[in-house]
Amino acid sequence: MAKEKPISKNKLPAILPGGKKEISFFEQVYDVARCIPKGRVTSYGAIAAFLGTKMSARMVGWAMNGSFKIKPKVPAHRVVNRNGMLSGKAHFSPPEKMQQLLEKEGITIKDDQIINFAEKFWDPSKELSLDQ
DNA sequence: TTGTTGACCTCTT
DNA sequence: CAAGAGGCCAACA
Repeated sequence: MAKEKPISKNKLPAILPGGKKEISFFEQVYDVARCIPKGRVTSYGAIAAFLGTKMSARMVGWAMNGSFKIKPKVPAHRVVNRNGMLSGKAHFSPPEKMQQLLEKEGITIKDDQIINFAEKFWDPSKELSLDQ
């Protein structure tokens, strides 16, 4: 009973069947990512830290990998690494889509790096409330 | 089934 | 100051 069943067969890493209140690490990542305001960006570590552990930053990126097949679509393009660099750009289709989306939102990017990253940075632990 | 990889981050040497 | 290794959780072979 206390054993979750992997839904890898359905290609759904985190989206559990309706009625499931147990939020997985992935779902939390998707939830936070969807809360990212337009024109803002965040980092994997920030989301990971918001979830509790900063070391799970890798999982955040991994979760983003499935953000394309989940609904609603997760703005993975607004999530970058700690350096403000579009590390996951290569995983977009096309890769330049990520930069274009960010630029369209008013974010300046140079050399796959976000300019004024500190200003565009959006901290979930500050903007987002744990009560919600 | 176990082992390795992965859009990362932080600490230690 | 720079480079290397460790660590998290989940999916894939």
